Amino acid sequence: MMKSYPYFRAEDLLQWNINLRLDLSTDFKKRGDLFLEEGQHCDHFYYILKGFVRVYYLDLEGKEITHWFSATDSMITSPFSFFKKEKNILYFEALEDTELLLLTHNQLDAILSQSQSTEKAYRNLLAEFAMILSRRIMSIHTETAEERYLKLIKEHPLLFQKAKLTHIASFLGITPQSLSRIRKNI
Amino acid sequence: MMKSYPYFRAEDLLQWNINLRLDLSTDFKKRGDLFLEEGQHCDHFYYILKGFVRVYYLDLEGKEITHWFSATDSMITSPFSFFKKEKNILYFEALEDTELLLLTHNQLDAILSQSQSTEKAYRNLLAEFAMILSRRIMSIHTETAEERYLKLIKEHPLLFQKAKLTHIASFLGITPQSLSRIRKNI
DNA sequence: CTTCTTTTTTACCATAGGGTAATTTTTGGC
DNA sequence: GCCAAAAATTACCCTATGGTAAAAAAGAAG
Repeated sequence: MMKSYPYFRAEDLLQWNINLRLDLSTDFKKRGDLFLEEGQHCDHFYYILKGFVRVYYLDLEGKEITHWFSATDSMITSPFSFFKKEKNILYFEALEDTELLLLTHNQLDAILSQSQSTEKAYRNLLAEFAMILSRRIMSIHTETAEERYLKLIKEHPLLFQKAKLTHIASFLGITPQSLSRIRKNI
Repeated sequence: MMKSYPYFRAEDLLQWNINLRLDLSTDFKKRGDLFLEEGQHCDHFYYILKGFVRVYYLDLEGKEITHWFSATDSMITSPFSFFKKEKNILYFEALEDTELLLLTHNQLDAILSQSQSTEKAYRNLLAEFAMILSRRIMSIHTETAEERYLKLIKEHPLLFQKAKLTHIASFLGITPQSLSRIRKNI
């Protein structure tokens, strides 16, 4: 999370954009903008050229649960919607001014079928993503909320400058009150 | 989990094995056999031709935490070890007699670079895996242990014939005692 | 600077699930 | 079928975290 995938680089994408005449579009979002909402089909794989994005969804009571944070040079999409055409449940919110490169399914396919190195980078990105999610499940199953919080501060200190504690609490799977209590005890 | 990935098929692998003279090896495991242990480097991507496998690791107190179950026609590996050469922490245990097809990194690469359709299936497998993990994190963050248990029974009833309740408890992130209490209340 | 809104903290009680230990049930080997 | 070992259940008390509500602090807008 919040990690750049060093092998899937903006410059390569932009090069392929020219070579293959893909006509990739870019988009700018202001801090606070939502650029994907529940029910909207997610037509793009987004490359974050610059910025910071929070991915969240709503639980049954309508509370926002932060699922993910994505920073400059990482990629996001709503996998259920983008890959499987299922109903999208994710919201994408720019937590700071954000510059995006948009790839449609066809454009992504075009790049991946043209460039073996990009294709490998993409596979690497998917595998890396799965490993991060695996680690997160392991962390939930073996560590207390306090341990997960301390690890998050250590590994992603910048996150705390960009996201609200409420966002971080739900990302950690606890309430803001619990996070506050944990912070007090340190 | 416990899901076959319909696009990555044994027959295709076996065909490529012949066409590319890969010399893929197979292996048979008896019920109860461990075929990967912590500290052993995981040299293979395993295709389960037939059988049922539990993937687990040990927490700090040495308790087994079930991370995953894999059934016939699915694939498993220890991603940290296989992809990133990090120390392996996973154990693979055959919960019933199991027949495996073993792919080394080179063999996998050979297949993926020769066959565009297999390569797409592989990408699909990785994406699918990430989606299942995402769903699992969402489930942990929005549902009680009881709800997760009921969902598991509903979606994977066969699992309960093959795995012990202890395995299922740690897979759900609770103790066997809690699982027992939950089962009693239903 | 002041006011309004949002975020964070605090406090208090409630509860889901954990830890220990003992008991019962099931399983597997002979 | 009998016995030992493993698995599952039960019971007890304990703790981390949740829920509600209110107060305090921080941030945004005029």
